[in-house]
Amino acid sequence: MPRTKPGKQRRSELLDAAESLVLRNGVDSFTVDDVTVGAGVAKGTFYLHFANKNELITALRERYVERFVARQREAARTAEDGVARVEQWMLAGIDEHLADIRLHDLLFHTMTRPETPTRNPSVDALHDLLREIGADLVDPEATAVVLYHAMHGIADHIVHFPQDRDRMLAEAARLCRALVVVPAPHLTK
Amino acid sequence: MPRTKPGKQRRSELLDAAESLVLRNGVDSFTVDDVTVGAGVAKGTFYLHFANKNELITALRERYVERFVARQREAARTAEDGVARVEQWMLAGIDEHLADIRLHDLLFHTMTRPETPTRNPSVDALHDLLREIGADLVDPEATAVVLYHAMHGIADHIVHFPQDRDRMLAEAARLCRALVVVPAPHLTK
Amino acid sequence: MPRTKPGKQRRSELLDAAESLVLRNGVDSFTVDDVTVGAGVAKGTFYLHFANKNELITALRERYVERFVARQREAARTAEDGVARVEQWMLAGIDEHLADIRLHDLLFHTMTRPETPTRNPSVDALHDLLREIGADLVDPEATAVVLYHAMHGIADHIVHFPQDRDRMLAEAARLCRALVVVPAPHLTK
Amino acid sequence: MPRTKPGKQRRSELLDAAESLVLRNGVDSFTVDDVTVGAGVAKGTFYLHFANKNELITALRERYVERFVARQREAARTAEDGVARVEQWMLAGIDEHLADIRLHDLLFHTMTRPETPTRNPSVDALHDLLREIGADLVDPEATAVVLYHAMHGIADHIVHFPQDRDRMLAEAARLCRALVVVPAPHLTK
DNA sequence: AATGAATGAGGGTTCATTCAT
DNA sequence: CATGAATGAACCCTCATTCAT
Repeated sequence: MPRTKPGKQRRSELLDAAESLVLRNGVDSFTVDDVTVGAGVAKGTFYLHFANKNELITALRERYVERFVARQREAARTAEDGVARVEQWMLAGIDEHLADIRLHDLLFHTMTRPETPTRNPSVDALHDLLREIGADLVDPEATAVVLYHAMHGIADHIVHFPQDRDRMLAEAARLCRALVVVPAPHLTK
Repeated sequence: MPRTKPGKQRRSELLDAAESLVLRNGVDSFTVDDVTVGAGVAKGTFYLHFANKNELITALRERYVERFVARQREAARTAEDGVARVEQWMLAGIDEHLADIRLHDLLFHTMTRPETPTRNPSVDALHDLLREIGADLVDPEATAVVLYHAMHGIADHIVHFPQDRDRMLAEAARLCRALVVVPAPHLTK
Repeated sequence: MPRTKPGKQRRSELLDAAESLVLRNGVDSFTVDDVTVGAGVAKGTFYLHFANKNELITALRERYVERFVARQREAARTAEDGVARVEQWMLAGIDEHLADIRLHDLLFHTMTRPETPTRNPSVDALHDLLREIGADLVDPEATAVVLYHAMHGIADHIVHFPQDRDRMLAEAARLCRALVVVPAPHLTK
Repeated sequence: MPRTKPGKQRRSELLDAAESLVLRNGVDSFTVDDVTVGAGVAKGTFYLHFANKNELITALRERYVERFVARQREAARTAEDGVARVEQWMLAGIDEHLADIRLHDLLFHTMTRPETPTRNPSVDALHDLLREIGADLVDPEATAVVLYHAMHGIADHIVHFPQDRDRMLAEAARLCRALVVVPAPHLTK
């Protein structure tokens, strides 16, 4: 029976094992051994794919961002027009990514701040969306920041208190309508 | 010269040393030795004040929450009435606690979720405030959650991009006015 | 029962244990664990006295040189005058340091050449001796080099072939007489 | 293009790669991987030619001795008669083998003493030479030992202090004349 | 003959915790 | 109260060796 697998797959399996460990105990409390046991390989195999434990964590972060942005784009595509589209984006965002948001926090809030601040791709995407729908906002970027963090906080709250889910989603919708003003087409004529 | 100090002070100095280490490198990358060196005591002294390293971190979290809530209350007292009061609360909150928010994230986002979800005292305080000013809200708790996380996110954004400060504060004010509806006193008669 | 010992002693015991391991298997094939077991302490104790394994080896070399030079001086003191003194120095040197020469090779011949070549203290001491006895030599330093290495080689040979001991010592004496010319005092009048 | 080569050549290339690694860092700090990379083959190929890493080192030593003795013989052939011949042998030896002596030390001084002491082929060759030229020595073998180690030491010294080269060669010549007595042919008649 | 992914025992180092002073 | 030498479990990483292709 062949033990070897394509490099990409092995690497991916190691990342999967690591990710599930991070979700269980955080970024700093798993061992390389845990990862290799989880992936069903020997310890040495780990080092065929990652130079060291730190590079694994970096790779985990990179994979997270790639995945997240991809899903955001997907959600945006199915949404409708105007404020409703932002609303949809937010509701879908909360709904879809509840699990990932937990992973997000575990992966990114432990980071020591990078010396050069990096943009938040989700905020940027939302900013784009606000412009696309022609929202009449004094500072669309600032609004995007607020909406993003509100979404994040709501998802976080729901993780802690699942029973509040419906109320929180309603508030999310109200927030969108309250904050995002789109001039009615017939009025602007 | 006597080396002994009152227990409370020693404990506090140890917490101070630990806190500054957390701010520098996160919760997981300091050693008990770092703490005692920072506090200028011998290693063994640590264990006269904390049962183990974990209790130190817990104590750090407790101290943080106590401090934070105290400051929030102080800020609320100086504020005016109605929506303006919430606005003030938010602006003051962002302004005052920028530094602490970093500590907050470092201390709390690495936690493994407690099995019994704990309430967020800041959200509760805001909830109280909303009721005090007689805001006419369908779900004041949900609004408190949104406002709290928006505040948190705005502060976080400012930490990364200080140049956005004024714009973000303006958006924070707009958020309060958009979300919190207080019936004019003369209309409710 | 107290486990603690003065730092110097512990360090010395660790060096002793390491030295005996080097004599058994060479510089590169002992483990830190071997050393601590040999010294009767826990593994961690090693790192209270040496920053890492490499520093131990360096310390071993330093200790060797200190000891060796001290013994050389002692041997020189007991010797007589003129060529006989060099002869004595050589014979005593071979005799006394047979064991150490093995340690010497094990410690120093594995070194990667230091970028700044270091003088050989033994050669220097012999050079001094040649000058003291007023030897009439074209190049006393070169003679010191030759004599030192001959001595070293002879000791090395005896370690391999103990049965050749007497013959080799005789040759050593002959070498001294052949190489070191001291003008007879009455001829220089 | 076929990747296969005759066994002898592959083996030789692996030895070459290993030798250059030894010269750079000593016998104990290269890996099998270093060797195969150096030889431009895959890791597994190593084990087609050597049972294990130790056998490689042994092979390196054997190859060294073979080469060295061959060169010694060559040098002896070009030399003249009598003491001059020994002198020539020594000078040529120092001159030619400066580089190899470094390899020699790296290869042989790290060895754990073999239980059955092995003869030094160079000393034996010199012993033969002394007999050939009819030197009148009490103990030609002992003289060979002394001369060999003096030569070795002189070469070693020159490696460290190249500026001493000429002086050391002069001393080498003086050593030969002082130690090796060859009866004048016409006196023995 | 050649490959290189996979293995896993082993070694260096860290660090939370203990305890005799 | 305070000390700090000592402990030893645990972890990251290396590398000689194997084996299915």
